[in-house]
Amino acid sequence: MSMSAVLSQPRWQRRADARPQELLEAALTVFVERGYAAARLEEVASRAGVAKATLYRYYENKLELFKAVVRNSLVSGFDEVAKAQAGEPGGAREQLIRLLTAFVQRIAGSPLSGIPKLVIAEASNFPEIARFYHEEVIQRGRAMVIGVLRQGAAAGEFRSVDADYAWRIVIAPLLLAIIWKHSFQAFEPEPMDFERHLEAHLDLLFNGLAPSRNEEDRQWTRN
Amino acid sequence: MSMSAVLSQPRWQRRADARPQELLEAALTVFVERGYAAARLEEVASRAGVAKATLYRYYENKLELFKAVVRNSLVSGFDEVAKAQAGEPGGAREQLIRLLTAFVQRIAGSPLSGIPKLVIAEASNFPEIARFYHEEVIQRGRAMVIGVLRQGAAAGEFRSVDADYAWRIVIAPLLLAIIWKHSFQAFEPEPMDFERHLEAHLDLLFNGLAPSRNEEDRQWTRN
DNA sequence: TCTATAAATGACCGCCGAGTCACTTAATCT
DNA sequence: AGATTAAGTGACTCGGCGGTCATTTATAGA
Repeated sequence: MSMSAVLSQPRWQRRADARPQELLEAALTVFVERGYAAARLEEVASRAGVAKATLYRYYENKLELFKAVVRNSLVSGFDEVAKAQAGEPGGAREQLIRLLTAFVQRIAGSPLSGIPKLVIAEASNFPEIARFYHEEVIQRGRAMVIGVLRQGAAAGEFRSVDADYAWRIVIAPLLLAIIWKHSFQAFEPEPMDFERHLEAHLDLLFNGLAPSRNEEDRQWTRN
Repeated sequence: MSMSAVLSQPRWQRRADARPQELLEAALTVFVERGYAAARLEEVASRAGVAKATLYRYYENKLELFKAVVRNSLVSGFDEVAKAQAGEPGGAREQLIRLLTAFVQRIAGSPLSGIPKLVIAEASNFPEIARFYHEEVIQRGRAMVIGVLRQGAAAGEFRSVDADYAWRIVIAPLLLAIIWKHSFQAFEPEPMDFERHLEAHLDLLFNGLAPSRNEEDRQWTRN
């Protein structure tokens, strides 16, 4: 009786349709936690509830798995932010605030933040990954920020700056937030407050961009 | 004749005083080229003209070797800059310009820039490395920047800002320059101009920090 | 010249993880 | 039910590297 109950449970199931996605999700976790070189495919497989050899039925090798993970998680997330941005117009200041806030909330504050950090970490060892990230993500972010800067300058809302270099200055604190979270947070007395970090950045940024220094313009505000 | 000439050359020499420094220099190169985990001590030793076991006479293990490398290069460099900084007083603006320029010239433009990138890359796998770097390097940088910000605010030279968070904003573009160089430079049509990058940063930064917006203050200058 | 010593070494160990393969077995088809 | 297929697996190989140790040897000093 109890014997038959035990035997009625198969040792494993065939789920060829669900395996790839489950493996990708497990792989994302492990890659983000350990980095590329230190990620063990044994761990990826076990987190997906599968043996290591099974993983090799779906992905040719470690590098192909990694590429699949990056392609699967990176592009969709970034496009969502870009699409939401296009839907809500407004002044250049509001656009920039919305853009940076969205980034902080959707990426810096989520496990997805592991991706940029991971790409940076492994870029020199795996140039094709860096190239992909540069083409698909960085170029898009660059275009968006430069667009807002030029638009603001044309409207007289911003001072005219060296946009080809300034866009990286605008992005830099966001990247730093990600890096801090993943690399140094554990060693600080209190965790970094992303909200406050972003406010400090916007405060510096807008007071630098503002063409006039009337008292009413001094404080940046969301509305 | 030729035989005795060969035999007269000892198989190796005892150079206990010179070994440590030579090993550190070789180690810096290998760590920067390969990253921490992928750096092979065999290669470090051979570059220093020595066997692997010899390396272990001078450094307890891989981690201690790495710490010694960082102390010997980055930490000592920071202390030098700090000392030079104290020697040349001036306004807070000049101090900050000198500080950031020194960083760009001494680190971003040298192989030393590989160290911060390496630490970021491997922090999660080797927390001891991150902790060490945070204590020995980041704390020094933090203190220097916050010091200048507060001094400038006290002298009325800077606007009063949230220094506990603003210091990271000041540092962020420097970190980004390093990351760019090591991760994405190869995929851009032309290499990033650190000088121009720093100018864009300082332009944004000082116009954000300046308490007044008179025409003469608008342009930041080195003198 | 001889000796003491510590600098230097080659060979080795143990562990780890990517990738492989012969085999098992769940599910499907007839 | 029996045969077929392909999903899944455990056990294995192979190469690499951090770290150790017994031994060799350069060299300073008596």
